[in-house]
Amino acid sequence: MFNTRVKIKELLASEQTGHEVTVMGWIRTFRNNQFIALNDGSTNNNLQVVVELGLLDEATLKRLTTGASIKVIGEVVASLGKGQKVEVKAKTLEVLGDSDAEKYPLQPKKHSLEFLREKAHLRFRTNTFGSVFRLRNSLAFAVHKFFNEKGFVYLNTPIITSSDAEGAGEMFRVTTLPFDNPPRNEDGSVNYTEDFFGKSTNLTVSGQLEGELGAMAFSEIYTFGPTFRAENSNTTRHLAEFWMIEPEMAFNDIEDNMNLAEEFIQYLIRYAMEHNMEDLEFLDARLADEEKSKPVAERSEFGLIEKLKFVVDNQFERITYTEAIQILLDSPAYKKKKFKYDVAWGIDMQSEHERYLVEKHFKKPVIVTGYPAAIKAFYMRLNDNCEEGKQTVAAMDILAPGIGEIVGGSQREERLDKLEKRMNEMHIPLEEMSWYLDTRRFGSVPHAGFGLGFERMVLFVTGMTNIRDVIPFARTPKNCEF
RNA sequence: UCCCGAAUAGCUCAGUUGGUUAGAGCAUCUGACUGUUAAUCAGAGGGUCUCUGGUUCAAGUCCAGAUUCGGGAGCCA
Repeated sequence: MFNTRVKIKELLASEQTGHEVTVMGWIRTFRNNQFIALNDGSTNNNLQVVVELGLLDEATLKRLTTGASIKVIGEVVASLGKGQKVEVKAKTLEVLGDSDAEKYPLQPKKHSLEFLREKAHLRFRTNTFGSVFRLRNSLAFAVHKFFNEKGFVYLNTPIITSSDAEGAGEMFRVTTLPFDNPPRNEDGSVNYTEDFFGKSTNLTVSGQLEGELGAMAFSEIYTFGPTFRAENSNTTRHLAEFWMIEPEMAFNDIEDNMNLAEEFIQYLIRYAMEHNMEDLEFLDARLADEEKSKPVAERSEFGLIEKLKFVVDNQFERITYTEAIQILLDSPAYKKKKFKYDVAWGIDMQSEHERYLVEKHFKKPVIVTGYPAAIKAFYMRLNDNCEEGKQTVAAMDILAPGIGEIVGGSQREERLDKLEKRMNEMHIPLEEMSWYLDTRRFGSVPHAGFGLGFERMVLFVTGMTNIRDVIPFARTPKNCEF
């Protein structure tokens, strides 16, 4: 058997000495012709492998370069040096894979995130990205754990879909037709009946509508999968391909929905703090270092771990849209005309408004409910007893400091007549959505759900500031490497 | 898509009112040293100044366009 190695994380944690081990990993640095800092991705902490003088010939020593992979058998001993408690004194050392130091892009020095983005295939070998992607892994696992513990059914909604009625965003077309010469109808339009699926299809922009079908049978489901938006968005918080978590719960109203979303977010953060404290500490220090280079006024009040603790220990602020607008109108920022966009009941709040509420006014995550119907999707439940001309829906957005909208959700319109009326008003073809309307025709129940952008959650937990740095291989406009 | 900014060595960056042979730190290589922590010390190599066009006796430097990247906005998760 080849793999009898011990993982570096376990070896460093046990602090046991006197026994022989096999370790394998990649060389981070080789100092003094004697000390190898070895990393295997299990932790940011390197294992110091000591190569005593005379153990290796000149030629082998030359092959111990940054990035090279090695297998070492040796004794775990107490370290004489200061940086670590234990180290491995090598008895045999085998180079598994060479790494030409002149060509290997990662140098034993600090690199910019922009540079590493171009070397996305190698950036996992750095401390920052090691921590980020170990955290991403933990958070993904915690997502499943949370819903599993609550008895939700994990439902895989389709990635290729013919449903285009949701209007959540521009879609990527899926076709096998030759794009330079597609079959055409008599009127010149493309004849999709000859396409692979016999109709026009796209990559999904949301699994919600299919998720509702599941909730109408299992009571509570969630999806966790890739989502695609062909928007030409060039920001630090948008991706063309991202992962979204969408729970959908029958017999739940907007209140239950908010409670679940808040509990969910806090659960994920708590899980990360319990299982990845080392990585959080590394990112906390990294962020603190970054902050030092900023002007004092732009520095954040909290460190990363401080921020996470605060979010876990405190309830999210809950306000209605109408209250939010009033807070903005009463704000010094509004009175001093600091906002670029005007504030009035009915507006779709701009990010400057959301940031004011979250970062200046409440200084904590905020859940906003009861948005005007006119600016929200067709499936959101119309609130009863609204003031004349101020029809609202049972929608809720969770706004997080530094990220903005991290969750968007609503109680769904379960009343067939009201839903059909709304769809007609918004020119959504009822015939094509017949399968969706069946949930309201046969045993309709009050239900609710939300969508959480996984990468935005990872951004929040890691303290990274660009969404391209929290997904292994980012897909953004004009960029599809690897 | 819009606004702003940037592009010079492997990386991070200097580069004066346009003027001879474009610099530094780190990395790399060579040598020294050998209980080092991004080791240290000495030396060496390394450049189509993003691309295209223009102005000029002369362009890394000025102008126009393109490309890519970064920050912000919109759209949203």
